[in-house]
Amino acid sequence: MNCMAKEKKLPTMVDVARQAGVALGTVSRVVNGQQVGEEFKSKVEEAIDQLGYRYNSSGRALRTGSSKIIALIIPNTINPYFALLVHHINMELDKRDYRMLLCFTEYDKDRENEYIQLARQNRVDGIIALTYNPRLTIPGDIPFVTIDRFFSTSVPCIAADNFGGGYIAAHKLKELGCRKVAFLRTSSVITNEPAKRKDGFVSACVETELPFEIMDLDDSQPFEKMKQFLISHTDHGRLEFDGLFVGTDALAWQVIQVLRSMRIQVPEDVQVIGFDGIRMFGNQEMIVSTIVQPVREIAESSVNTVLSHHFANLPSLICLPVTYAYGGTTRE
Amino acid sequence: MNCMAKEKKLPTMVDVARQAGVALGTVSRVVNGQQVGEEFKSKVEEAIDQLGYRYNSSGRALRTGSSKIIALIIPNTINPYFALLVHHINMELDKRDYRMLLCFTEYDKDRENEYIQLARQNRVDGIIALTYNPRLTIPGDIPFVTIDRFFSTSVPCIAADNFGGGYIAAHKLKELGCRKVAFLRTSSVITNEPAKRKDGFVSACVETELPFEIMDLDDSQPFEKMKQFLISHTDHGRLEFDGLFVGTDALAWQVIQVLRSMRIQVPEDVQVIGFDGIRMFGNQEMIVSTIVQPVREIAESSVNTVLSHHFANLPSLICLPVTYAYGGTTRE
DNA sequence: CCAAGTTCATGAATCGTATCATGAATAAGT
DNA sequence: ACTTATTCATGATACGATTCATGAACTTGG
Repeated sequence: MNCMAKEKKLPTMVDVARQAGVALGTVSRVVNGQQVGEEFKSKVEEAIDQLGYRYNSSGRALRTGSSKIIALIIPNTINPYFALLVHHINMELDKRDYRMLLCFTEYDKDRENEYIQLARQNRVDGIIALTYNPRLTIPGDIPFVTIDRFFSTSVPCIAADNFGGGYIAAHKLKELGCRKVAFLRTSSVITNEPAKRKDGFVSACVETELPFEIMDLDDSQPFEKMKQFLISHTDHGRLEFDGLFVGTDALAWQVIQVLRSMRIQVPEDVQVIGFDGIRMFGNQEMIVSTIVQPVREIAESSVNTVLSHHFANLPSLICLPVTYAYGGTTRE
Repeated sequence: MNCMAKEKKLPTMVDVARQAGVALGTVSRVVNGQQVGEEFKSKVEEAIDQLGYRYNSSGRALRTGSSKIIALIIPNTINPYFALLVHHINMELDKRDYRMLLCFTEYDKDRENEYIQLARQNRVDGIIALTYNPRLTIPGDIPFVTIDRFFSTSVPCIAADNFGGGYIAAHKLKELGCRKVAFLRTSSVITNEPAKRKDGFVSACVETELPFEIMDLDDSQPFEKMKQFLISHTDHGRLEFDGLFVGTDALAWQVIQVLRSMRIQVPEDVQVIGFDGIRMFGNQEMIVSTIVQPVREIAESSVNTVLSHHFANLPSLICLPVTYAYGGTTRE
């Protein structure tokens, strides 16, 4: 019945001041931890927890011009890599008493730009963006940080060591005894920073004299094209490759499904290494052998950077180290 | 260098009014779609997109007392069920021009209560909570909706048809030829609404004369206990059960790992049905055969309910239908 | 042609907070 | 003791939007 007594207004600073018998400004200084005389301070503090006062974010934001909100623009939260990123970024912001305005683009370019306007409307103190739009309109008046995408030296980019990841993967495959390998990647890994995964991979293959092939699935039907590629490189049920490096764990997962359906054993017939470091349900084990992105560090670094006040002289590309992790799709 | 020109202030309503040569109030009425004369309206609209004006959320929130924000309190975004919920709730809110204040509790009771205070501080228009704290302090002055947890008739609860899910699972196992089955569940499924999964399961087992056992892993070491249970019910490498219903897909996934390590084949030796309906990377296929929660509908219903203005006379428990889905861990 | 009614732009007041200029009171220096 | 510094509470003001009372312009009816 009367489950909602919406009329009961929350106490304001004026209420606290009246209750404590002090001036409005004094309450404000106590709340913000500024210099206040002892007796006044304790009077105010008493009134505060007597009334259960908490400052009104809207009022403060309006006055200070700072909303204490950071926008995070990201495709979705379905991919566990994104989910983990959202989690850690929110945790980092929380520590610093910031909130997160979460915007899901679903890879839609119009949405990306629309959300930047929305962020501006909410007077956010900064934007962290993980987008796949090469022509993003970056606002000049809000601190802007990207993850995995480099736009210009004036927009800091936080990324994993993509080159190193590819390099480690190829070395690992060689070390595990592979004689001929391939690198498969979809569009998101073909451009910008993640493209370096290929460079590192190629570099290590050349260095170790490991024969390799590159397959770009930059297509409207990447799944079908991947299937075609695997089938066309199979002879009498034997795959031409005994090692595969795949651009993302998501794709690696699909590759493995297809291989299994082709009666090709993983890791016995072919060893597979993915990229991202996805764990099921946050368990210890990876779902595939993989190059692990340092998600917590990426989150921390993004937050530190976007909140940095010396925004002008920051490195424009922060590159964080990756590691290899066993996940059952390689030997050992 | 000059990458951040923080000085360039965003245009305000006053700027628009001056530019259009009209009064402040007129601009406001245009922005809010109220009755305004044609010539005035077009003058204002022209000024708006000439200046790129967007209303300031803080200002509006302060004046109207409504922040257009809903708090979502949830353990994390690591579990794909939660991740999907976050995704759909955000989408639903977005449609209605609301934002989401996301709070991760990590199953910590103190955090749950702290976040309710935070929500109040941000003057949110409502709270949607998925918590596992039986003693939650529910605020009386903010619309409050729970997912999966029933507190009282004055707090609306949105939940899947847990009883039906258990019932369907048992029937399915019977139908698939099982002779003896068991239900395994961890603490989160033992209390409140999700406890009905057991009731439905038992009910169907009795009805179809299917022998069954219930195993509660309400323990500090649920994983170890689960392992013990499976081992102690194995005789000469043969599991006593040929069908398992598991409280969540997360647990089912672990159960299957353990079974495989015991050289028990799934689904040949034992068929496993989980609960939640988790898909890897949003793919079509489930990761295990499962009872699928109607996540989108739960999200939609939660949002509709929390935003409902006739909050007083709402049903206190909204129960949404579940379905069975094949995921490779059952026959057929 | 005038009274009464209707439409609609105007400008001031207000929401809750932070900050600035003011002045009172105390401390320090000669 | 008198001047100069220093500390610190006060109360008014501004941030940007919405809303209310006001009155001007216009319409309608007799």
